[in-house]
Amino acid sequence: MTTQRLTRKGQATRDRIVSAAARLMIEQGVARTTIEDIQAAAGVSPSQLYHYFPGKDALVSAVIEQQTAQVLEIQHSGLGSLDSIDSLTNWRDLMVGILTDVQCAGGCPLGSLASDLSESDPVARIQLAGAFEQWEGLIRDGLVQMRDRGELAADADPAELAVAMLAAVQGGLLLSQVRRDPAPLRIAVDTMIDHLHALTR
Amino acid sequence: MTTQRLTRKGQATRDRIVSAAARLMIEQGVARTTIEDIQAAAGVSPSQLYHYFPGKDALVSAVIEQQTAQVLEIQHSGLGSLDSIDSLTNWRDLMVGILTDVQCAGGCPLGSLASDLSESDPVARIQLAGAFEQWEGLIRDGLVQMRDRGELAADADPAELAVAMLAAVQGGLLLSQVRRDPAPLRIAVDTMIDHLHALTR
DNA sequence: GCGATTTTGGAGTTGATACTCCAATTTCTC
DNA sequence: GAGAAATTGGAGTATCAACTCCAAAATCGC
Repeated sequence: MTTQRLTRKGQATRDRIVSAAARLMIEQGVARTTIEDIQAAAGVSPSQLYHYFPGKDALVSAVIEQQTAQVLEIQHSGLGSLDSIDSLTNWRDLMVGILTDVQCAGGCPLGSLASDLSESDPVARIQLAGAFEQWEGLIRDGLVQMRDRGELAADADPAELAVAMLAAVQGGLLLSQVRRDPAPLRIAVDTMIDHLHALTR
Repeated sequence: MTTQRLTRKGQATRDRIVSAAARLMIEQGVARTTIEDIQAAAGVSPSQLYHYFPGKDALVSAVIEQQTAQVLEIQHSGLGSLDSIDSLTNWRDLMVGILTDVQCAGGCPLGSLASDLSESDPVARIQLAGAFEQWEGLIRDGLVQMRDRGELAADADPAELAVAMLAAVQGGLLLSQVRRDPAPLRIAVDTMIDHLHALTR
C-alpha cells in the first residue's frame, strides 16, 4: 500500500476528505454522517470520493487512523512524557484547554468513535482497541518512570493505574460533553492525580 | 399526560415497543436503528407504533426515560445505599457481573445514548444530563453519609469524589466495551474505592 | 512537449426509510 | 350488550442516501 501512486494534488484531496469526514463523524456520529455531507464539507464530487475510498467503511477506517495519530501526538507534543506529578498536571491543563476551546462538543475523538462503532463494526472496534492500548501504554510508561525514580510507591501497579487514569479521562470527557462543562474532566483527572500523589507517601 | 387513556393491552404494546427500541438503540446506535427494526423486534405494525409515538424523537425520549429509571433502580436494588466501603465493593461486583453477563456488549445504557445523542439531539442531551445528575446525587449522598460516620476524612469533598467515581464507571465501561473485557471497569472502580479508602486515614 | 496515468464533474440508478391513511377489530364503560 | 373509544393491519408514498458510470481535464515521468 504505497501512497506513491498519489499525486501531490491527489494527496491533498484525500486528506481534505478524511479531515472533513473526521469532523462530521465525531460530531454527529458515523451513521448520521452522509457521504453527501462529506462531499460538501470537503468540496469534492462523488466520483472523487469514490476514487480514493471504496466505500464508507474504508473512510471510517482512515478516520480512526488519523484520529489515533492525532491523539497520541497530543500526548507527546509539548509535554515530553507523563513522568511526574507536574507533567501530569500540565497534561490535564492541556486536555481541559482543548475541551474548553470546542465548548465541550464532541468529547474524545477516539471515545466517541468507540462508543459509536463498537457494536456495529467489528473491524473498527479492534482498530480502536489498538488505539486505546497505545494510549494506555504511554501513560503506563510514564508511571513506571515515576516509580523507578521514587516518585511513586514501589508497590504501586503502573499497569492498573494507567487503566484507571485512561478511564478517568474517558469518563470525564463524556460527562463534560453531556453537561457542556469542562469541570467533570478536570475533577476526574485531578482525583486520579491526587491518588497518585497519595501513593508517594 | 395521563396514562389512563391507555388500555391494559395498549400499555403492554407501548412497553413492548419501548423495550425493543431501547435494546436496539443502545446496541447499534440510534441512527442505525430503523423504525422497521423496532416494529419487527416488538412484533407490531407501523400504525401501532405511530399510534403511540408521533415519531422517532418521541421514541428516543421514552427510551431515555425508561433506561434512566432502570439504571437508578440498579443502584438501589439489593444494595441499599452506597454508604460504606463494603457496599461500594458489592456495587462494583454487581456492575461487573451485569457487564460480564452481556459479554461487555453495549457499555452503559445511559453512556451509550449520551455519546450517541449529545451533539445531534439537544433535547436528549439535556434529558441525559438530568439522568447523570441523579445518578451522581445517589453516589454523593452515600459519600456524605460515610463522611458523617467518620469512614471518610472530614476534609474529603463528596461532591467531587462522586463526579470522579461516576467518570470512573463511565470510562471503565467504555474501555471494557471496546476491549470486550470486564477488567477495565473493575480496575477503574477499584482504584476509586482504594482512593476513598486512603482518605480514611 | 508527449503519452500514460491520475484526477475530476455530474447525471443516473437502486434500494431503503420515515411516515401516512383508512378501514376493520377489539376493548372498555355503563 | 350497546355505543364510544382505543387498538390494529397493511398497502402506499415521497424522500434520501449509497454507490455507479463514462467521458473530460489536469498532472507527471521522460
